[in-house]
Amino acid sequence: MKKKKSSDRATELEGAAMATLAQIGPCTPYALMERFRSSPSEFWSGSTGAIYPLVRRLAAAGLVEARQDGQGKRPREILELTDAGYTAMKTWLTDTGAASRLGFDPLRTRLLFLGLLSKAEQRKALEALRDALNEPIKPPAPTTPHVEVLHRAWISARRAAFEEVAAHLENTSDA
Amino acid sequence: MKKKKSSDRATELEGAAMATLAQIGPCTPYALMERFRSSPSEFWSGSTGAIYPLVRRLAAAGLVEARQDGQGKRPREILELTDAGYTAMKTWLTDTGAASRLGFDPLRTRLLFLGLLSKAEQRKALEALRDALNEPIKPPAPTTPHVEVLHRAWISARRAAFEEVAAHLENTSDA
DNA sequence: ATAATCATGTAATCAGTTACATGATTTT
DNA sequence: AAAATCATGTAACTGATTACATGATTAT
Repeated sequence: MKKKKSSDRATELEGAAMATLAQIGPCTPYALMERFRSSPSEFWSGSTGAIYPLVRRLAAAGLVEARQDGQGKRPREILELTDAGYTAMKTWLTDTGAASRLGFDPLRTRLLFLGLLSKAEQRKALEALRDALNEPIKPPAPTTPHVEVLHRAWISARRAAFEEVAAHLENTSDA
Repeated sequence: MKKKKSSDRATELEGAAMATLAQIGPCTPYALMERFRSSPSEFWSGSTGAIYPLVRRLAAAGLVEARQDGQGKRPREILELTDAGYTAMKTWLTDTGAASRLGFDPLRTRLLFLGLLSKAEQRKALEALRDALNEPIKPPAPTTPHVEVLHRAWISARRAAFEEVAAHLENTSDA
């Protein structure tokens, strides 16, 4: 009931966790963790050291309810989003300011500095990157059409940005 | 001289810091920090609490040389990339595996869960996002043409991915 | 029976954040 | 003279990481 945190914005992982809970319904922390593990985004490892403390944080803030489901001998915790959690999730989800911020992309970071290489090295690096970016995308798990559309769109957007920058690098007389 | 770290891969911030050093030449930690602060990527805050420890880490690993430049009374440290640092930076820069990994993008994370909203809410959210994404990009600092090309390319790639996903959401009968 | 998977967690560590703290130099 | 900027750092905290540790249940 302590809403100490409800004024603070949810972090990205918290938001994503709450949204996942809303999506798949009540589940164990373990199931939540597996979701993160198999998600196409490789940014979060979905480690126990991240998930279990996260769940406790959300529970302490009254955003999820954790009820013990001790059928049989095995302890098992079922998580469910509370009303406050649903509200917080929606706030997170529709936070346009947060959404429009540029995140972090290792490709972008490197493209920024590619000019440090000699023209020959640049060509080699660009070729290697192109190969890596064109590699067939692994289907990460049983996904929905929507997830696949998003994933494909993102991959091809990155490729497009890459090609634009590559073209610019190629027809620029050396720095 | 201790190369304890040379086998470990450089983190993204370490790589970016070394690359920045290579780009602008010897400078103070403060100048390095200002670079991060004014960079168009908003992922790193470029705080003193990040930069000064980082610099010490790199110095301890023999990747940068920090020489005291006590002209006058004010203590001032000049950082310079060592040969080992240059090599490490190149290794980081041409690490195709790292570069091709998807990073983290708050827009992508949210697009993943937009299906949780009602159709009406979705339309509203998409409109708000579109507005935010179409907002004129602030010129973040005196940049080079290359930085601007990259920035523009990235922004429009994100917009393209967004529109693709938005179109898919719009002509999908509700979930 | 054995192996895989489900399920829970903790400990040490790491790399960042914000806020605090100080003071010199340069510009207005 | 005052304000802005240059310049250095520390402290408390946060939220991740990997590795460790345990044990029940289910599938082969």
